Amino acid sequence: MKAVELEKVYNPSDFEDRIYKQWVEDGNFCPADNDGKPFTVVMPPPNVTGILHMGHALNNSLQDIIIRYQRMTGRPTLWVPGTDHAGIATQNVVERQLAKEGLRRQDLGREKFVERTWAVKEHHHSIITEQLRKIGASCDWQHERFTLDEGLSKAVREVFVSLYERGLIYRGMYLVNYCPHCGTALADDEVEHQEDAGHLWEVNYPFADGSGNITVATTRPETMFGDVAVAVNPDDERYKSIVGKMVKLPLTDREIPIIADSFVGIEFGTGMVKITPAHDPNDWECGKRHNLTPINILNPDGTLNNVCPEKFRGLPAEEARFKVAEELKELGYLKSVKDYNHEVGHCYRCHTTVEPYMSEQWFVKMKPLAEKALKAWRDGKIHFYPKRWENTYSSWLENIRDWCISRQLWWGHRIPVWYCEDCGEMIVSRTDVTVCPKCGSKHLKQDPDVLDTWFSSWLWPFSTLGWPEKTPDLKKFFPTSTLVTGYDIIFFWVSRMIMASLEFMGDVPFSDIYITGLVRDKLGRKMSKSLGNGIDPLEVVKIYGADAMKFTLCYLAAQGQDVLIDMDSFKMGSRFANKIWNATRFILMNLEGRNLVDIKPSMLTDMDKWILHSMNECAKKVSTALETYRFNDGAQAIYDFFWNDFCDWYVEAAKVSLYSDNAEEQDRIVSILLEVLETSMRIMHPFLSFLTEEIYSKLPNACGKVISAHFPEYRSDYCFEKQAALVSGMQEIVRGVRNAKVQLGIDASRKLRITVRPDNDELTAFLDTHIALLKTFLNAESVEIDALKKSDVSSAFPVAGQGFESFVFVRDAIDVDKEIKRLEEELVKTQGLLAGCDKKLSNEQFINNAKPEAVEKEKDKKAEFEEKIEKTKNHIATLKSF
RNA sequence: GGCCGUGUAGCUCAGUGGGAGAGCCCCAGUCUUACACACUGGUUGUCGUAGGUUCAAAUCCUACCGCGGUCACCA
Repeated sequence: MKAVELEKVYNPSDFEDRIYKQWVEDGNFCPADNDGKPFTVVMPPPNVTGILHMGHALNNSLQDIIIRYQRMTGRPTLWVPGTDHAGIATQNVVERQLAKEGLRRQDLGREKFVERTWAVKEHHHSIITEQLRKIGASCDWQHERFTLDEGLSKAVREVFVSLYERGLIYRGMYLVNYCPHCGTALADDEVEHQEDAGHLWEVNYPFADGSGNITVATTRPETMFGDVAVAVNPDDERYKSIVGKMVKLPLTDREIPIIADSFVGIEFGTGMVKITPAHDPNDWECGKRHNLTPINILNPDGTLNNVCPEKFRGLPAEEARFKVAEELKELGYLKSVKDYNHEVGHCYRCHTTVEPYMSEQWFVKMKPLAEKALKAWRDGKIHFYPKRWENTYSSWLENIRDWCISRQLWWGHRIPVWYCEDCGEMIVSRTDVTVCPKCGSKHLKQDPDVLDTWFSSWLWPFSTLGWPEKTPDLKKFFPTSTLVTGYDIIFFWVSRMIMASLEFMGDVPFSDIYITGLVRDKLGRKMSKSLGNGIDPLEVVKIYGADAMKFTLCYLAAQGQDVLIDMDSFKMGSRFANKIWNATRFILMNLEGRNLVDIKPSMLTDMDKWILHSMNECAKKVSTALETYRFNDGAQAIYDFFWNDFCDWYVEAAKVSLYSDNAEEQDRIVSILLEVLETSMRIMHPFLSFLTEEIYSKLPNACGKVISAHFPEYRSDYCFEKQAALVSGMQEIVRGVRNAKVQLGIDASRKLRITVRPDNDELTAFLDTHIALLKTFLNAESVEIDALKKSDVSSAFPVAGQGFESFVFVRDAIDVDKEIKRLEEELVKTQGLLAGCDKKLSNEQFINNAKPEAVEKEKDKKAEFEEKIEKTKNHIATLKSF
């Protein structure tokens, strides 16, 4: 056989792009056409507002690992990629662009604006998909979807109309969260609360009959123009007598009543609250209880409207606040003002302070949907990894409120509702309406609002598969298997997908939800543009390669824990990839002139059996790890196996055979090396996809591509526990002697005579057949196995270990005092451990209560320590006699 | 304030009831014909604090402290 050349240096950029292209061309990402149980993952669609960051890289790396593993088990495996139109966020991006040109969206008009937004979408979309290709995501591009695609839009309409028909969607005038900057209503969970420094003003409201005044406390004096009452607690003795009286509202000519409502806290402030139903949720509820008509004082842009005195009109609320307070002060109504920190809602997209704002909006009645979602969870149909997120999920569903789904935006799914301008009829329809069904008028106007982005995202697991059509894809790949996402969108997205699926598909959208941690910098801070501490995934790919990135992230991603990284972190994956590359190069170099032979059980040495055993265990660990979402365990298993066992011990051992004169032995060892290498590529492919594919193409014993090869299943004929124990015994001998040489200050290159005295027959037999190997590992002049303890070792330096003793013959005078000291320290330590054992074993409670295995183990330990103490004592004596 | 997470080697973290681990860092040595992105050997710990359960606790329970997250608020 001719040797296969591998480039001397591992350079991922040489082959990653080429291999990705080939995978796509060969249709390797398309689901296999067989009757196996399908495995489906829908990618959380990135927003087309920007490009992918490290969090996306982590998320998609983990999905890719699962997908590749499942694909290799032979199941029809589908990973659906796609992007989200991200209503508010994308519209904001475009509006910012316009602002730079001195334009507002109104200047363009709806049609032109939407056109321009599509261009932004196309731009980011092409970058995002290119990024996914660069990191090696093995998603099926033929199934790529966008939330504004025709099919998905159809699904949105179907869901809207169906829910309306089922009485689960309604329209009405309510107090909603309103972002003056984005100019739209928001859902409750789109509001982020943060503590802001504010003030608490105490304002005097005079009685209408002139009999003095009362004092209310407020953080927002400007809303007083919307006051319709002042409330006190009915149990507040101080104020019982004044309930029902009228007070004069300062700065206006209105009079408002004093009412009693139990929501007012007696202790807080003055115990009196001004009631402004149109601008505060509590007041809204209170107003409804008392049949008070709300007064709206704001324009949609957050400025004060015509209801307010002229001098305040047009001022932004915050500005008006201080002007009003100033005016109150001048007129003697302001009693006091003090600093006060309080929680204020902010828009999750632009961080502007959100105003409670009265307006007509569309809502989804959530309780009936939430109950189904809770039941599905209670019935064990969905599982979160880590499990703790189930609390978050259930407590949110238990306290769910109706979902405001209308947005006063232009970018998104237009609400499928038309109003007849002649008869006022409202038509909710799956198809566009041009004629009023009631009066026949053609003067119809579609609702100008669009739907919340999440109203399309929550259909993602089935809308991407063709719903509402009954497509073969839908039949085959729904419900999907696993969802991998971040905890920040459990409310927005995960729970809503579950609700929508149960409602429209009658089943959960996925059974497993893996919640990833956050990617942070080494200081534990979130990566963000403003901090400038982000790491660009493409930069990592450029420097270290996609495999190094994926492997490193996976290795660091303990279940659901945050991942702290910097650019250097990826060296880890890079070093490992380099190691694999070089090990391969070494093996391929040794193929020159060799003939591959079939591997038969009869030709396996104990060393061979050991490495096959270790590899077999590794495959099992990886399978288990990936099936239970223990990604780091899987990464660690392949790292330990390939580097520590295969490279450090087996390949080193194989050199004895490779450099021998025995052609038959050389053929045999090369064949086994290749066998292990080929299988290792299959085990490692989910984690190091490009590298393993590149190597696989060079292996003479591999056929096809590793991406479509079978993941190694556990083989009982590769289970060699006994050999594993023997090799570990040998490793201990080797480490002991190597250590002794260093301790004694002996030059590593110096070859010495070594005698080994194993304590048991099996180890003796093993070592007898591996003398040449021991010589190599120990770099010894000669190795003698002296089980019968006949050799004279009185002049040799002793090394103690479990199950053996070794003796290193050193003729030179050596400084043994240091070694004696070390041994004595070790003796004390071992004696301490033995004392611990004795204490346990003499404890009746332990003997009676502990598991029998634990007692047995303790006895074994005791014997072991006793043996070690005995040996160490002997060795100290020997050294002292030098 | 409720709920959740977290506190283990200098750093980043694994480890869910029986002799404290990995990677990086550090120290000493080696360019040994795959790899110096390597090899060999070594050092490093009141497992946050205090109690409790148990024959046995880094691991389970309680309280407290530190850090982080999240939900909800009384103007």
